[in-house]
Amino acid sequence: MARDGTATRKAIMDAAQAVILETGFSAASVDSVIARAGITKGAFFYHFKTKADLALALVRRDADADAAHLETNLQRAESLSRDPLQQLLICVSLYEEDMAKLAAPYPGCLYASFIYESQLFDAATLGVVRQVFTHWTQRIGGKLEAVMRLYPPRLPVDVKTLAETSLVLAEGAFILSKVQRDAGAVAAQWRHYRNYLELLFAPHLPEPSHPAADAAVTHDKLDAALPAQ
Amino acid sequence: MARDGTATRKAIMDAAQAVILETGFSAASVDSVIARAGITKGAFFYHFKTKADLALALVRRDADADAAHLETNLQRAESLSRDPLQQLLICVSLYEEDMAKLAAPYPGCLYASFIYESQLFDAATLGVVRQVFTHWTQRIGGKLEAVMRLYPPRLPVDVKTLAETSLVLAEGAFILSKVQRDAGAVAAQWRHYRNYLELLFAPHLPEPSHPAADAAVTHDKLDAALPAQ
DNA sequence: GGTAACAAACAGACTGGTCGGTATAAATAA
DNA sequence: TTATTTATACCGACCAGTCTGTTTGTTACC
Repeated sequence: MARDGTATRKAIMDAAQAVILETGFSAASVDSVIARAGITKGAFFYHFKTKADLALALVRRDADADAAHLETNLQRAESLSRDPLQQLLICVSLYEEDMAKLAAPYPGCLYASFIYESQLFDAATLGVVRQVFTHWTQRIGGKLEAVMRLYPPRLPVDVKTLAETSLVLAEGAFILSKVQRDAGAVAAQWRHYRNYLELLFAPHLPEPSHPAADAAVTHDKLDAALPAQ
Repeated sequence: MARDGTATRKAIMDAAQAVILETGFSAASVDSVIARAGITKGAFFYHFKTKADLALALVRRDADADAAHLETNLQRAESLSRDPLQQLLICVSLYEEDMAKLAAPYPGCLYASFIYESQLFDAATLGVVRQVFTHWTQRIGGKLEAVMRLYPPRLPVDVKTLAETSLVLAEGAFILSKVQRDAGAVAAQWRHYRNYLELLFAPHLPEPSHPAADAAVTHDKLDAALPAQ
């Protein structure tokens, strides 16, 4: 090859990702992307056949990165403990740490951005998003099943949706962090997920020393029944 | 007034909301909106000065509806129990029921849609989104504080982020339901929020009868320490 | 008839995408 | 070593179509 185009290609993708997370895919015009990347239209359409082709490349790159990230954190957790519950809690804490590092450009997720413009994308691009989600859910869900074999949950829970909760909290926290312009929101929600798992499965919990508990329990007995759940 | 335009105005807003949730705001062209609403461009720009004006009207309408919805569910919960914890749990369950009713057009949230195109909107429109979020957080947070005065949490939690978790789960669940094309995902995540609150605050929990607990605890002791949390 | 509610044609800016041409570097040939 | 070919990497003007918004005109109701 004559010159190395990989740097240009990466510059285009980085610029595109930034613009897309600010304005969405439609409003991220090719002109705005090339302006940000500091290249020209010719270079853009040399590297990407169409704008849709760029979308597919972007979502694939993120999918690969996220899968690798998950594997890294899971392996680290597995090397730190032999107990499945501890592994899962550690893994969640690792994500909490990773998210705490995120800074100023309030974090966002390409998957969410694309999903809220889903009619604009072809089946292949949306399929990548679905794959990432199912892969994540199955990976966490597998760990959860190992946990449940050792520790019966304090409340009946569905493994699949409980695994999905981690995804859901992450996606929701990205939105919250953008609304509040506070990158710390993501880490805070991971911590709540860790709490939830601990409360569900940890064999020994501190019985809270509740001062007004008796009164509260009395209330409880006085109250009308809960609506059918 | 000569003719009643409120029906047309509502038709425009309904059509716009539907198109926006499918394609995003940029791609929701005025032409596509008026086609869906069955009217013409003249009618559109009679009712809305600009497209941005429509965005503001839409987000305001949703904000009002959501605030009213929250007030309805809170009041129902307060009428069903005198205990703050029960009120909160009931309120969450009411939302779970409401979300279970949602059907085919996989639910979505205008706030999230707008936030992922935030550069396209003026401060007023984004301000409405922020207001909804802070109002929701404060309303739930207030209840949570009442709960915490009666029931010490089993794990140390931050009231603000715990209140935000409800918002975060809702927003994240919308995304998940769109990815999976399963409207039931939203209700499932509300249920987990209820579980979390119950495990955190409920004075009496079933101590799980864990068969392999001893072995697990032994593992626990063998394991390397958790990374600094 | 006066005004609110709409229709339809139009304008100008911007869109994704094309295309002829250029620059650079490696491979080949003299 | 040097000249020539060849393929990759990139440029920027341009096209057809779409975008929001305007303008002018028509309809329906008090």
